[in-house]
Amino acid sequence: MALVIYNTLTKRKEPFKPLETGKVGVYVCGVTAYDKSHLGHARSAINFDVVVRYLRSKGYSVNHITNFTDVDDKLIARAHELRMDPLDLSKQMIDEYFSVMDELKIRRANAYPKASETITDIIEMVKGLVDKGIAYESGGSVYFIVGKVEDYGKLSGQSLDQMITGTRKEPGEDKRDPMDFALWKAAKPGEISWDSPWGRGRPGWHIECSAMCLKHLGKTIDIHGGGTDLIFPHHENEILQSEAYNCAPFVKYWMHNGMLTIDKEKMSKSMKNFFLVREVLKEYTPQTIRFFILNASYRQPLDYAEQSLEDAEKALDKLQNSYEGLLADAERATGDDDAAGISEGYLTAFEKKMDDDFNTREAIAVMYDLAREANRMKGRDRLSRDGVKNIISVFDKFNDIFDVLTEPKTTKVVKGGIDIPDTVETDELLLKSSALTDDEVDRLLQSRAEARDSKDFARADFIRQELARRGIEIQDTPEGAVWKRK
RNA sequence: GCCGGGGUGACAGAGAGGCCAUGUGGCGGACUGCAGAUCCGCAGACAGGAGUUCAAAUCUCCUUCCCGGCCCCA
Repeated sequence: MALVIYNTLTKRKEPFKPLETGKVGVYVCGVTAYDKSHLGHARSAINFDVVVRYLRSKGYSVNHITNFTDVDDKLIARAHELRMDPLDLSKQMIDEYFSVMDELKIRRANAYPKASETITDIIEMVKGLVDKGIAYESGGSVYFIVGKVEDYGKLSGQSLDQMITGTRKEPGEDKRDPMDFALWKAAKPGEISWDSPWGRGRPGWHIECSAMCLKHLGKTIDIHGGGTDLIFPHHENEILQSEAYNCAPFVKYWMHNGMLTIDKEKMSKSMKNFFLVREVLKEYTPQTIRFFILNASYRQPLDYAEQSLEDAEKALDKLQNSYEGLLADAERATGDDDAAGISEGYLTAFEKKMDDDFNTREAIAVMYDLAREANRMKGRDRLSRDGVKNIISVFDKFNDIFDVLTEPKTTKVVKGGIDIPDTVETDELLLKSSALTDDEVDRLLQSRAEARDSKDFARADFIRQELARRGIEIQDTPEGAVWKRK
């Protein structure tokens, strides 16, 4: 089995072969830290989290770098509005970013370089480009000469001629050609700036990624990721700068995640149609959000709707139930099938789907098949303890990458009709206002079982209802009532 | 205008030449005091039109509609 990755550069799925055997350098464009993250940012983070986790599960040593843009027009403007130091604002937003992304179980990257901390490397690179004659200084700014590149537009398919004729460009500050873009911007009065050979100034947007890639991952990197909205011009320009400076191919595999949309329109700050991750987390669990994102192809747009999250919640429950059922059976199954072949088969099927350009949707479909198979065997008491454990190990492998299943809070089975509980005491328990202990729940359930045995269903239902009010969910099974805390 | 990506059953969303997607929902059945969970079965689809092929949701062409990018953006 071999992993294939869809490469935006070639518009094809290609077998994945890192430059250096066993090692993978991954750079994913991060956010501009001027505001709180919305669900679109979370989508990108979750998608690439899974990419990195899967690569690691295949034994690759992954060096994952994600940047923060903390020097930028919008950020400066926002800081000015709030009368804050721009770096304090970005610091605050970065803390906020980590806070929500940690909740979403995003594994931390190996490093999170910031533009403000990469200035020396950026200046070095800009200087190099000027020396090579592919960039020029003008009015304290430095611009990249797009016209000097002969294979322009290899990532986005844009052609220079088209763009020149197709778009009218502002004459531009000090640009010689409207197509040229800024590597270094001269500081305006009062703006955050650094000393450079061209006077006080700050980096342009695209150059930071080029500098960071070189610094952390080398001249050529294996995987560069980001949203499809960054393909042009951001990633196109990164290619120009890096390849001109390094004289080496910049990126082997370009991966782009599709946009999160609302009513088919891109979620974005400027459209004001966004949902903050923090807000969504109040309504749905991290697992539900991850499942919603991963239950779709990372390359396509995905439409956000309350209903979709509700659906994801329900759909995920099915896997969670199956998983919990297996965990509960791990020490008490009595069948004789060790399910070795079945487990192996599903694991292989799962990996095969993931190997196909991280097809999480199909991988989930495999898990549903496994869940049904497991439920069926369990229902007929066919599985041995090893069998249960073998199947659990497939779920665990899946969960190492998807991180959507949780350990059940408590799952207990209470056999009914053994002891005659003291009814008075039971009623007291039902009136108790504080949380019930496990023992108390057990006692209530025994009382309920007693009531059921004597066909006093009104009382049985009353107890169930009272438990539900306290967040305890029960299910009757042939072995007795199973309960857990919600 | 140019460059991309799409239009799949009630809904969400895979698949990319022949084989079952999957989940929710619907219908029928099993289990059950009820509920829930679970299992078995059923119905229902590939925007429209031409073409290639023994075979097309999947390839080609045309039409049409939608979305993204071309200032910032995951």
